[in-house]
Amino acid sequence: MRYWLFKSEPSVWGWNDQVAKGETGEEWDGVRNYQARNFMREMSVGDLGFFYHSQKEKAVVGIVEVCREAHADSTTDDARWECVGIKAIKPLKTHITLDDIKADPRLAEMILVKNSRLSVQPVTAEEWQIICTLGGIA
DNA sequence: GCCAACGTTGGC
DNA sequence: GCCAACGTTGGC
Repeated sequence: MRYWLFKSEPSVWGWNDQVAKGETGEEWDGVRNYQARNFMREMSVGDLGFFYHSQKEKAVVGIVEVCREAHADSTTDDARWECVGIKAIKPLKTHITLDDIKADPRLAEMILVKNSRLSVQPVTAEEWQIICTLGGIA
């Protein structure tokens, strides 16, 4: 079991959109970055991820689960790009903002802080636990 | 809305 | 294979 973080602009695709998809989940398509794609290839069904709102809110808002492994991204003919399927599991009771993360020295090494532009990234088990605790769902 | 950081593209 | 130019992202 591994942990991940998925970033999205809520104005394009937000947590509420994800929740609306229910058990069916949604293709995490449109990723055009090799690092992000490579992480998606490492994902397994059942892996968990944080759903992060970029731009205005800048906060982890919920938990998702990988429900389909990496496969061709249907939004492009370019065979290089792949996507996974994810479904919403539950929201955080307390949203954990980027400021909260930066304020906690245990989270200072997160990719979210170090490389803010990477849209799909791994999260360590320790970071996962800390954020779940702070988020009120541990 | 601006700008810095980063990744990708394409000419050489 | 290098590097300059360009486009995009996301924090501020």
